[in-house]
Formats: sequence, structure tokens, C-alpha cells
Amino acid sequence: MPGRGGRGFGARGRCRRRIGRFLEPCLLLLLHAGESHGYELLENLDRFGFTGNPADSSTIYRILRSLEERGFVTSMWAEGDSGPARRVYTLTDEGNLYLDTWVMDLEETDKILHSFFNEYHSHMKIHHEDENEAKGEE
Amino acid sequence: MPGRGGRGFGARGRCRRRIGRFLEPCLLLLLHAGESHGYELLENLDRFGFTGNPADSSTIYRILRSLEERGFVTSMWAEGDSGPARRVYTLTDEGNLYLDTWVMDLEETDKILHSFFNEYHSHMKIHHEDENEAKGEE
DNA sequence: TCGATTATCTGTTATTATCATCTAGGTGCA
DNA sequence: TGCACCTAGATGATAATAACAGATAATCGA
Repeated sequence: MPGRGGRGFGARGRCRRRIGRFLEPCLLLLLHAGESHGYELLENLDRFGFTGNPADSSTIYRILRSLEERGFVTSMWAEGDSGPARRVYTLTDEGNLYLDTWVMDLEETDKILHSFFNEYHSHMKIHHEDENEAKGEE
Repeated sequence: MPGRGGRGFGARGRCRRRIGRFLEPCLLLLLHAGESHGYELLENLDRFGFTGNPADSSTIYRILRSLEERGFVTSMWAEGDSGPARRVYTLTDEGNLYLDTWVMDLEETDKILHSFFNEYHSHMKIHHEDENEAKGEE
């Protein structure tokens, strides 16, 4: 067997701290404020400032189903005053805890994001100073 | 044909403003500071505070290839003093601009993230006040 | 020459988001 | 009463991205 090198760095504790899957915590938060159904949640999502990029409806319904499978929400059919029947979702206690872990996770994301901005701005500062120095020596 | 409803909300202008694909701007920034090769970049990534979650090496190499395909970096083989040959990557002018658009994009992400935190904290504040009020009335 | 280290690359799978449709009840109006 | 249109939810296919697993190869120290 030749050297088995290379691997070594696999991200063991997974890096699930991404903005992708960001709709999930938004939906959890909306449900924390009170039970709701898919279509309404979809409309309330714009509060979070997804400027000009409303979420896809199929995404919402799939996320809600997956939350239900994992026991974070429960649902039941409800007849509305108008329009077709809706599936109304309610946050469970587990879902409440899950929202809290999401918030902690996103706070970590926020730190990473800011360490990127720090690197960027401090590097650009030095970079521009160097440029000006070079000009001065011309 | 019955009602064709349902669609309507498709996110036209795509929402590529996620933290997923976050390794890409980090690599671009490192390359802005000077040419480098995959393995070295991998080691420098920890500056960005991926606490305990070093990136996967295969991910890095794939991102570098994709950046090259899109003309944002160029590469050439370089013999090192020791060890196997390395592919050294250099940022192009296009890559430089691409980094700038990434920064603007991430600043937008940062806003969304904070509007989430605002929603969360202000909602929780009211929620706890309500709880205390309810206790007072018992 | 064995094993550790440096370095790059490929193949596969899992997750998530998006696109394009589909079903279907309800409302209003001509 | 017929149908255009709105609300509501769902599915199948595909794309994008990341993670996991491993192949390959060079160099170096003991």
C-alpha cells in the first residue's frame, strides 16, 4: 500500500453553519409567534429582508414537512372562511429548543462573517497604502 | 385545463446570497494577498475562524478548478524545493472584481442575518413580558 | 525501505434549493 | 353555468454545493 495521505482534513463535526437552510429558522421563528399555514408563512417571510428574492413555495412546503417528520412542528387540516383547506402548523417544545440551537448557530455564522470582513478590510487597507507608497516613489 | 395555480412565487433573480459557497470568497481573499497553492490555502483558511471545522481538501481543489474555469484565477505548475509539484494559483483582474461582488453580497447576507436577530430578540422580549404578566395575574 | 508528510485529484453520496407541473377548492362575473 | 383567476398544497427532476472516502505520487527521516 502506498502512502495513504491526502485525506486527513475531513471536516469531522460537519459545518452546518451556513445560510443555506436559512429559511428553516425563519419559519420556526414565525411559528413561534403563533400557528400558521404554508401560504401565510411564505408571505410573512419578506420581513426578514430577502430583498427581491421571495422564497420558492415548494421549498417552504418541503421544509414544513421535514420539520414535522423530525417532530419540531405538528400540523392539522383546517377549513378556512374562504379558499381551500389549509394545513396549519404549530411549533412543539422540541421545535422551540431547535430554534434556540439555530440562533446559537447563526450567531457563530455571524462571527465567521465578521472575521471575513475584518480580514478583508484590514488587508485592503494595507494594500492601498502600499499602492500609494509605490506612486510616491515614481 | 384546470387552474394552473401555485407557482407564482418562483425566486427569479436567484438567491445566491448564502453562506454556503463561503469558502470561495475566503480563497479569493487569500489569493488577493498573493499567489498560493491549494495546500497552503487550506492551512490559511483557519484565519477565518472556522472553529474546529477545517475545510475538506477536495472541496478546496474543486473550488480552485471552478474559479480557473471561470477565469478568476490562473494556475501553473511549480516545482517546490521539496515534496510533490504544486499548482500555484494567481488572482486575475476578473477575480479581483469577483471578490468585490462577493463582499457586497456578503454584506447583504449580514443585513438579512441581523434582521433575523432583530425579529428574534424583539419577539422574545414581548413573549417573556407576556409570560410574566400572565404569572402576575395568577 | 518503511512510514510520515506534502500535495493534488477523482468518485460518490447527501443535502438543499429551484424549476416546472399538477391537483383542487373557492370566488366573482358575464 | 361556465370559466378565468386566486389560494393552497404537493411532486418529480435537476442543479448546486459540501462532505466523505479514497487513489496516486513525491519527498524525507530513521
